Amino acid sequence: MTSEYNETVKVFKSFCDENRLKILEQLRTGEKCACRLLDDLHITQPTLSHHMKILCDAGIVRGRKEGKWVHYSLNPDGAERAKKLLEEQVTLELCKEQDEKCCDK
Amino acid sequence: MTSEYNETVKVFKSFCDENRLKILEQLRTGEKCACRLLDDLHITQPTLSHHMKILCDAGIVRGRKEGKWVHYSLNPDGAERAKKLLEEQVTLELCKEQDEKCCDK
DNA sequence: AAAATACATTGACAAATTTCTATGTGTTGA
DNA sequence: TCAACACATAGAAATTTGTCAATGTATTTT
Repeated sequence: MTSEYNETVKVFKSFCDENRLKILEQLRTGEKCACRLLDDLHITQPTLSHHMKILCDAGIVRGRKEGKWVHYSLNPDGAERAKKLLEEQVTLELCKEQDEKCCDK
Repeated sequence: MTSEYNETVKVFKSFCDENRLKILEQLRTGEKCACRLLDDLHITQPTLSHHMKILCDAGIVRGRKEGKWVHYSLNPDGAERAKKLLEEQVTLELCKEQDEKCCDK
């Protein structure tokens, strides 16, 4: 049922929501706990939790549990993976055979 | 009403749908007209048109009209822009001041 | 000029996503 | 032990997105 594209979709969805972009913006200056992230967003705590799950499942962010807090940070491996996936999507494969045209006038 | 994040969201949404990824896959081997793209997708022509609009509006793909056909191809400028945007989202800003912790136990 | 072709647009519907309130779970502190 | 705190989960409502059938527009062909 899961297509080979699902992994790619999952990664890039991280960057397709304004609140998630704001979260990443916060994390770019270093590790932050959830309650700190929440301060700068106009969303409720469960909504933040939802977005953090998406970011973590995509591998872009990781959480480090410490007592009752969870400290979130950018995951360098996830960043590298995203860059490679993007490269794959937008890079011309000049070596491959070009099929014949269908619209040759 | 339009936030500063909308441009980023628009770009990455290109990569968040299985059919759009399949379209990009086709375009990686070179320019293709819409009817050719349609052959390899199990969607209708209006749906393809919808996806091509999203890809073009994001700058990832461009269309070249020639008679009654439109030939689509990857837009290298769009690819570069996407890479830069991704870099921006996932790169640590180590120079910036770290705020005080909120959860210092 | 009329018919056919290639693609875009419109409007409706279904599925997915975002958001909330309410509640659950685990940890800390009194 | 019990109350407070930090975060997760469940379920519902609203919005967005993907899809199609029907139709419109521009170009080519007959």
